[in-house]
Amino acid sequence: MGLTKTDSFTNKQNEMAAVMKALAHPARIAIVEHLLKVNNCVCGDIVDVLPLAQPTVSQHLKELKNAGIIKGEIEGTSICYCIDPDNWQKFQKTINALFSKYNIQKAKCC
Amino acid sequence: MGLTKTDSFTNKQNEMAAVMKALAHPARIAIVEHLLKVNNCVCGDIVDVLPLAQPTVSQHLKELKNAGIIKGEIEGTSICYCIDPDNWQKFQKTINALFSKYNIQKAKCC
DNA sequence: TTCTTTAATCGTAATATTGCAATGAATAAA
DNA sequence: TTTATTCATTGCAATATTACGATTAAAGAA
Repeated sequence: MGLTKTDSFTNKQNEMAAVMKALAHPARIAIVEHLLKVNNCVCGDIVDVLPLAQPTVSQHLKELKNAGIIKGEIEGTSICYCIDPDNWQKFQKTINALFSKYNIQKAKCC
Repeated sequence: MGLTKTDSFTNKQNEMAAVMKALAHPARIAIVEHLLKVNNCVCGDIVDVLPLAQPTVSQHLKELKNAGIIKGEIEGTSICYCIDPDNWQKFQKTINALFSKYNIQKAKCC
């Protein structure tokens, strides 16, 4: 069906999956990495850095924005994108909470 | 096109995206959480825990296995799945490397 | 052997994603 | 005003994902 049964899972599980999904594409990883590297806000030259057409990049930016990972502000004729500080730290904690649940001592695997 | 231009990105970016993609579904998050909770290996009762039909769960397990997140061993008539210890720690480091790149002091956002 | 159990695979339908050319909206420059 | 510039949106084609019924394969029990 191509339609996820979100109703059947908890909010946390759906939120976690949503963040992962937003980062589940090399172009979006590349965008985030670039924004992290430039550190202060950067405008639409993200398009120049990526090997994709402008509409495609715009689409990826939209998905990252919808997920709350980045935010953008109008600056004259161009738009300034940057990592959303609060959400970035929140997501880091969420993901770390999952990964750190692993107890390598107790976990006697097959 | 629905076809990701993987060639245009680095191996690291593609690998990172692949791990994220494997966890980009609430059912797969739920599977991982369950395996983390049970700690030692657990067999096909994952199907009982999830609100999905057996073939669907099997499909999700396959994707997690392909991504290297879990591994399975035949145990009589049933199969025992568990988190892959080495990869789990590797993925944690990879993701942490991305998230910790953020310098909240330097990052003067819009 | 036959029957049961467990889980993968096949086949299919519905929906989502990816990518881009073309277009549109908004501001700046001439 | 007209013309660029910058970026979002639209519309479309190609491919991927999600879900499940039906079937299959493998191992154990009867």
